[in-house]
Amino acid sequence: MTFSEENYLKSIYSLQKDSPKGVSTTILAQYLESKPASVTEMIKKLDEKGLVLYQPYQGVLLNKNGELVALKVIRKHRLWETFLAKKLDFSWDEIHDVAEQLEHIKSDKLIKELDRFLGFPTHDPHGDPIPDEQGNVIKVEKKQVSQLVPGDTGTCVGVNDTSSSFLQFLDQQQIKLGTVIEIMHLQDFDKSMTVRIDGRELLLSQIATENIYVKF
Amino acid sequence: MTFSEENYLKSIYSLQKDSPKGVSTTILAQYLESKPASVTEMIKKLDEKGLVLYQPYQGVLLNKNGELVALKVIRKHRLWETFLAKKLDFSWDEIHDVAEQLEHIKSDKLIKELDRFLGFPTHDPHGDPIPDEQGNVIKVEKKQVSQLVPGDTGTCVGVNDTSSSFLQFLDQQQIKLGTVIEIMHLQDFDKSMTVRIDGRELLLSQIATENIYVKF
DNA sequence: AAATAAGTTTAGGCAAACCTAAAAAATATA
DNA sequence: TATATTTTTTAGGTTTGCCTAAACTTATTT
Repeated sequence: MTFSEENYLKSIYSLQKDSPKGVSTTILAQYLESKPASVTEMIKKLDEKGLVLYQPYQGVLLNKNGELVALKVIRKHRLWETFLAKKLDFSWDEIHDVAEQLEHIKSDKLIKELDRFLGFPTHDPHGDPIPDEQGNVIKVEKKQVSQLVPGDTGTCVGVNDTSSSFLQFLDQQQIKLGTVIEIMHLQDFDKSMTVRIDGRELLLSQIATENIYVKF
Repeated sequence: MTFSEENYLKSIYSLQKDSPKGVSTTILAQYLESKPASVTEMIKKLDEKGLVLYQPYQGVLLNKNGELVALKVIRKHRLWETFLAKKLDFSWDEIHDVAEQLEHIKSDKLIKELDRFLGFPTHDPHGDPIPDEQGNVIKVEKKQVSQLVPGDTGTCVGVNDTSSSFLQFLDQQQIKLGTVIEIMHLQDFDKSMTVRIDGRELLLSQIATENIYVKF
């Protein structure tokens, strides 16, 4: 299993939730910052290896095998993220690039010991659940802030966009996991929201409210 | 800088101590489990990049630039080894393969924070000094056990062979860093030595005594 | 239903890093 | 010194993963 193959499987895993009939080569290429032609090549290879279901022109989906591999990579990624945040004082936005590299290290012992060393965490620093060794994932009940209405209150449990610009924005606004967000007002014309956080009032754009998850 | 380039520089660094006039392509190929022809290609590339001095048929040596890069890789390798041994309970022989992968992770912040997290260690679990950020290495006064004579006593500060079979042997014999070794007797015909360790008497072959370093 | 647009695949190339086999240079030996 | 041996390099090939441009499907308009 090469780095590149692992990245493809991980990406398909993320994207197939929104495209349950098949992830298109264009979408996948965009996500991987690659080109559709390159994607076609790779998914043909993954199909031959028995990791994905691929029908020409119909997109690609993981099969059981591929999903298991993807979940193992995701497990490693999230354990490393936890390590970086909890032990090495990385901030939200600095974590991702390094975890992206660390997730490809091959050693069962390493990941088992890291898990133990971190105290068997169930969620990573972005609030996403860490799959167990068998690939089981805990489902979290969560809503986008944009789905709340004035008067509602939620506790931040994760984000969708993990780009460093968005995470930096959250850092600046002191929004992190566990932060309580109360909806004050919905601006009708642009769907922006006035919210209260730790007593401060704050305006969040629609883009922002769609990318913050809360439980309630 | 690719993984492969980093491995070449690191290998040349190790080998040029024993071949100060130039490391031959055959030696380097052997060390890297590769072929002389592949080595020639790569060192030509490293020469063009200004990292090594290469004279056809005369072998290769690092220049200042290449040495600095090599030392940075070695620094990362040894810090990761320390992490695996001290935090993840890896045994002597399990460490190497994983550190070999981790040393190529690219992130200045990562290595700085790891160093801090480990308490700025000066030596790795094999007793080798960890270069600092500027590439300075502490020289250690050390002798092979084979150089001692009956009556001498030394404290284990490192090993030469880092193959897992040798490290497993040391684990079995409970020889580790700091272990005090007293020479009892030298067997003349095969240069094996009877030594005392923690009260136990033990026979070490010449191969073994040449691969254990002690300070005295 | 035909024409156009959008998305996908195929074809042909490129760079990195490896390989084997043949040629060339350096070294050792008679 | 001439010959044989060993070492090194060159030449040509392979695989992986990427690319662009052209050909082909599928979807959308008119």
